[in-house]
Amino acid sequence: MLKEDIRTELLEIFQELLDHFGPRHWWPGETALEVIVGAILTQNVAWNNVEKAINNLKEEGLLSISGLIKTRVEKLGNLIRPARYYNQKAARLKAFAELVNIKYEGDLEKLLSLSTPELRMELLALKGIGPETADSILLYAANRPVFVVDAYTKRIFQRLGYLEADVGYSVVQDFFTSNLPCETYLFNEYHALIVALGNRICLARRPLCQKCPLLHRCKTSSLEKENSETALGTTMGCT
DNA sequence: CTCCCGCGTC
DNA sequence: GACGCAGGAG
Repeated sequence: MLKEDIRTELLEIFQELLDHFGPRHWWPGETALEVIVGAILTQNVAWNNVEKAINNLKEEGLLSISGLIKTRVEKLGNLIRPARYYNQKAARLKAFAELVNIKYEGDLEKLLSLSTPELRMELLALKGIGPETADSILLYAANRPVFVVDAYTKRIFQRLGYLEADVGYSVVQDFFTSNLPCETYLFNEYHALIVALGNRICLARRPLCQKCPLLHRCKTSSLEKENSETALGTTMGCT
């Protein structure tokens, strides 16, 4: 497929998703720190649960660098229990706060003012912050034009026919960044729309293809027409 | 029962 | 590539 065709199609897909779902107004978080805490807590967990955990931190007045620093990891884990893997994530929150405290005088803005490559490396150096979490922070807390890749992104664009199975994070990211204008607004809204499609319609096991605004361009659904009872049907098919 | 806006470790 | 982590909503 020609590069220009891919670019056109990616923008068409964006527009169709935007028309269908409307602007997502991401990230749901009032401050940069709240976005960062949410990005760490939402790893492999439904956002609904993350909200509960963040609200617990807010009620205790601990949603701050100093609050995270002074709170023992056991208490922190107890507060963020709804976000699952709470012992690991409590340690991750503290590790992040300690980085800001030690290297940036407790001033989050100093960390966030690093260049995009420097900030990404600084985040990835922390235990518990991998590529998706780092890029979510870069895009939604620091407003950098970085395309965020998640499980939904891979699944949707594999089904649409643009990606091979089992592609790595950077391969998927390069696909988008090399075929889209490098604009923070576009990357912000695009990822948010992908998440909306991924968790409401393009489900892993039983995708709701009849409701999908991208059905007319989906390779998987047009090839798959048997019922979803078979093993193959449940993993790949659209009913 | 399934599914969640993953990461570290081996 | 597999596994541990280890809650809550539908």
